[in-house]
Amino acid sequence: MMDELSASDKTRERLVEAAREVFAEHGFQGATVREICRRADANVAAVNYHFGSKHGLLSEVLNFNRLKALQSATEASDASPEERLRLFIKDFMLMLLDENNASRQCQMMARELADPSPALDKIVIEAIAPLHEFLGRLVKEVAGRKMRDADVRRCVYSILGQCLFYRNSHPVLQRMNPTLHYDRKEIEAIARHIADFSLPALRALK
Amino acid sequence: MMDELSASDKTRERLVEAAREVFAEHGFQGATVREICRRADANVAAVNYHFGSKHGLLSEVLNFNRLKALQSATEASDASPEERLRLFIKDFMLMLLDENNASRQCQMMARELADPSPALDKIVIEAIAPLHEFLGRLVKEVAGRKMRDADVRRCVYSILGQCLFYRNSHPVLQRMNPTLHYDRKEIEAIARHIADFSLPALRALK
DNA sequence: TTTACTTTCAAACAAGCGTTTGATATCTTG
DNA sequence: CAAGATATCAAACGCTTGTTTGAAAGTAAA
Repeated sequence: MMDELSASDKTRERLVEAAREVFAEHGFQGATVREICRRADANVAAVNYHFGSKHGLLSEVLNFNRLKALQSATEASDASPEERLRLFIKDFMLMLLDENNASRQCQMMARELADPSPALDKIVIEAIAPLHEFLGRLVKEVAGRKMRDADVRRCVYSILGQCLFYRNSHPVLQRMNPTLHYDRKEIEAIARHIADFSLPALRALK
Repeated sequence: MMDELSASDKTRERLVEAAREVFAEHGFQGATVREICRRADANVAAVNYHFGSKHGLLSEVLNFNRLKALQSATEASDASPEERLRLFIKDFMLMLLDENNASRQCQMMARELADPSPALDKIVIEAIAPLHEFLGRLVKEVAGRKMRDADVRRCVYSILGQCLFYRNSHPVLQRMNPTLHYDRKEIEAIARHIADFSLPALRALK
């Protein structure tokens, strides 16, 4: 009947949003319920009331709609395989490096990799495995010939590894180059580099 | 006069060795002093007595001799640039993925990247920055022509990103392929793939 | 053996953690 | 409005953390 959120729903929303921030910044272990509640302007007990536990909040926070949408968009395109790979890498990097974005799932995923929490299983099944399969199909299309599964997998790793490096190693890159800043132009240049680096390798397979 | 270690020195040694293990497994934040002392068969107070604090123990544990030795060995070789890059990637991956190795620094470095502790500055200055410079020189040699600094840097990132992916994403890869195991043959195959993937990209620059 | 110094130890400390509680406030509904 | 369900709150709980303490044990030299 009512489109507006109840007071309770608003608190839930604020908690989820704050949790996204804090989990992304400090990881699951490093994040504290108190910090999340402080940012959400809620009581310490709110997390347990609305989500049962800190873990419950985590799995509420995890959703991969944007990542899935990105794959669908790429698959729907009728561009050449090479162009689709370029497009995917660009959008993926924009998602990964967007600094003040609404979807911080990727930062959280990156954190999970380094320090898996019980939520990692869900992440792998729902987001990462499909992503790998999607990229595997794309790689095979670009290569344009039969490939051994292990080789397809390794090419996927090579592409993903390049992309994730910029996120995983951000603290280090920042220290080596303090003026480092990812604006849209920079991100697109990075994406272009990764595509330019990867495509010759895939073409060499032919 | 005496070559043997005093009782105190032995305790120090055991603490350092245990700390390497625990820091590598759980990261700095996740590791607990009690766990380290338990594995070292020492009292909880031992860490603070011998190293002042948990952070003191961390910086005692960090040394990068093996990583440095690896760079020197590569630079001393008189093989072709391409061969030297292949060699470096192989040795680097052997170091990264060696499962029961004595040098767990790399695991710790990988953890630092995801969740920087105050020791990260030391790691960057002493190990990572020199590594990037070393790889930058190698990339320029392989490319064999003038390159813009930004492009050199990105190629270094592409190579390192591929290598580090196998370590950083290990928990995920393990979940997607439970039988995954890095023996020497597998590691060498991975290294070969990374070189085969990267060299066409670098040659394409010519 | 006595003396001075170093190292170990069990115990405790203060602080922070996730979570629970029971009272209070705020809504919703009859 | 009144009654019942729902949401918020300050406070506390039980536990773990890194660190400190002061006594006990060990070591080395005179």
